[in-house]
Amino acid sequence: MLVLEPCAPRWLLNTHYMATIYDVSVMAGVSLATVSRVMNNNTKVSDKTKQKVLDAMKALGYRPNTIAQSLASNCSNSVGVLVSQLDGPFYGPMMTEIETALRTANKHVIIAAGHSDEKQEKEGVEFLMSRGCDALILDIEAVSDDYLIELSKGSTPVVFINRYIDAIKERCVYLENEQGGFMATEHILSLGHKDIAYISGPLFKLDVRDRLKGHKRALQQYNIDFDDTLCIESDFKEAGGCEAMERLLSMNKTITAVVCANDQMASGAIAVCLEHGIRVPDDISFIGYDNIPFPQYISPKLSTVSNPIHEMGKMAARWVLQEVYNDKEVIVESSFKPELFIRSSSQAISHD
Amino acid sequence: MLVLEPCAPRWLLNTHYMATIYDVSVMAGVSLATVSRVMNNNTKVSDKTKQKVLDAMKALGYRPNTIAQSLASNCSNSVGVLVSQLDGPFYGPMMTEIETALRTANKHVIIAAGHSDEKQEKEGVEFLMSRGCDALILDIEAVSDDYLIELSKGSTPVVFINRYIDAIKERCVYLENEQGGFMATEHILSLGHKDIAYISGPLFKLDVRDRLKGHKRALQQYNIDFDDTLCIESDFKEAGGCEAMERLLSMNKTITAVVCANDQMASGAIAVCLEHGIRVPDDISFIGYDNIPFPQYISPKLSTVSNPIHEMGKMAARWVLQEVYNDKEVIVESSFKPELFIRSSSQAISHD
DNA sequence: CTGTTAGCGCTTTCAC
DNA sequence: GTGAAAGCGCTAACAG
Repeated sequence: MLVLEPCAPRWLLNTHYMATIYDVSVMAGVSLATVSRVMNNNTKVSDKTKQKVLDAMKALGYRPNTIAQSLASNCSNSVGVLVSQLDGPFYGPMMTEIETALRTANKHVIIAAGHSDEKQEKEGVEFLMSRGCDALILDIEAVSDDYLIELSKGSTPVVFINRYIDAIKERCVYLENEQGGFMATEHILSLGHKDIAYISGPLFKLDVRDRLKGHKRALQQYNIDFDDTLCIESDFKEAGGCEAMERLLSMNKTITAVVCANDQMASGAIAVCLEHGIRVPDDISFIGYDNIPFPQYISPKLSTVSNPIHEMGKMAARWVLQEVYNDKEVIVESSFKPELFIRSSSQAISHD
Repeated sequence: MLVLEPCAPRWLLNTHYMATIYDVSVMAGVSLATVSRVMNNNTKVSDKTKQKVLDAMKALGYRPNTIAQSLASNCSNSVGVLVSQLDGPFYGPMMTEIETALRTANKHVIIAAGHSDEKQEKEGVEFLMSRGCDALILDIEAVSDDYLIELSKGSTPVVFINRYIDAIKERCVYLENEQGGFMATEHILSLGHKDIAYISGPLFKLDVRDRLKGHKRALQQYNIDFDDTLCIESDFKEAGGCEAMERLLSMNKTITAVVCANDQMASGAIAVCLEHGIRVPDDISFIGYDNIPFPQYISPKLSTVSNPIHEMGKMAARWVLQEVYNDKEVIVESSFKPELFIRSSSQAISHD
């Protein structure tokens, strides 16, 4: 654990000498402290002195050594991001926003993946902490609420994406999944459907249970019984959606609409229907969840409910900027509302 | 540029005191140097002493301060990864491999995005260098070959993904795009198609030109003239594919197959056809490029040519491990061969 | 406004 | 084998 790999001493490869604050101070004829001051411009330095220093910096091609800055200031200017998966349609858009927000503030982001596994998620946290991150942005699901509550008492500020824990709600950036689940099913119901199947994600995840809860609430509101046999737990992936749809089809029950807990499973399920000669949406209507880009460009275009994961990434980054780096300008919102996108995979039930 | 934001002193928030090497040395009754030695186990330390140190470390919950290690050793144990886009179907899988390979070796990855813009790409490089990265992995496209050649002469080792530059080919990890382009079109031609359209990516990119070159070579081999009007330059995105297909359709020319320079455009193009009532592959066959996951799960399943971007990410990480961190165990390969995946979007031409 | 000085936590000669 | 001591490059009191 503590053993380090050998590592090529960089100076061996160095072709350019890296000027230090000392070189600058000598060239400018001032003290080290003054050079430091103009870099950090937190104390007043006379314009003349400042200019001398700036000139010397330019002449020497001076670049501050961020490692030394970190050690001296006890602030690494880095924030760790730990997510479940680095691939898939979510991480990218979220990361884009985080990176942009943070780099603008001259912070850098260190990443790690938890692979939805408790041990790996904890290791990821440890890893990022030992790397001296000033703050952590976590989008993980396998660790317990208690672990995260404990974590947030530690010295490193932490913010959570896609997770709501009441005891630390001020650190949570999340989507109102129950409401989204309700909206999706409500849309289907408003179209006159009554025989509705549901393809769920892994039920150990809170967001999955919330979406399902919303689904049931909508059903109830339309006085339709929830049919447990028509509810399949799957894995959020395309192939899982295929499988689930095959099972649904093999039951030989009447189904006029399928509500899916995410777009990937919906896409798989639709593909299966089309292969079976079942028309979408003429025979079966579909609605997904998440509004990922891809299914907007297949035929039929997938109706869905939005999951503004990129916005949530941006918010988490802002939270860090505000809480850790004392940036006053940012506005932080924690709760996000889903939005319905009606496209062509869902239509009013036909009575032939 | 040199100005830093203010930053919360971490000790203000500290609830737990962080043990240092000094505390360990006192507790173990040895010197600082000895503690350092057992951490790095590069010098012999007697088993008894080592055990005392290890015990003290455990008792104190000691974690090395990586920042201090970096400053003292002039090695940050971090590698910078600069890519064009953080979102999209490529970055994720590539990143997964890089992160896994590097974290196993206890290195961390710092990321940045270049957004296919020369200025931003250069800034990204600067940013990562100033962050003290031991090495850089670059998957960028807007900067010139000369810039990269110059860069690779610098003190920070650099490796390039998805780019072939002859002068520095030992630092390039790339796909044989011409060959892939050839294979895609060859497959279509072998199916008897003669009226073939081509939807290309942005021609300023080398890989795009190579794919097109392969396309033309295949055509030539089958003695079919390349019809320039049937070749549309697009943007590698789904919507771009839609647009290109609309244009193709509006020409009212006979087209029995469309070769697309990537899967995203192919998906968009197929969706357009289906909306127009054109059957795929019965009326028009399609083949894509890249073999991204999603189009494998839509109907019809997309035939394509593989782009093992994740493998290339892994290789780049290994290159770094080998060249920078002196890891001898790894094997580095630089050139990757595309593979044909025949699915259901392409079929033999029908003569009715 | 500017200089002096003491660290930040760790690595690494150089002696013993 | 082990310890003493000199930095790594920078920040941040404290004086003046």
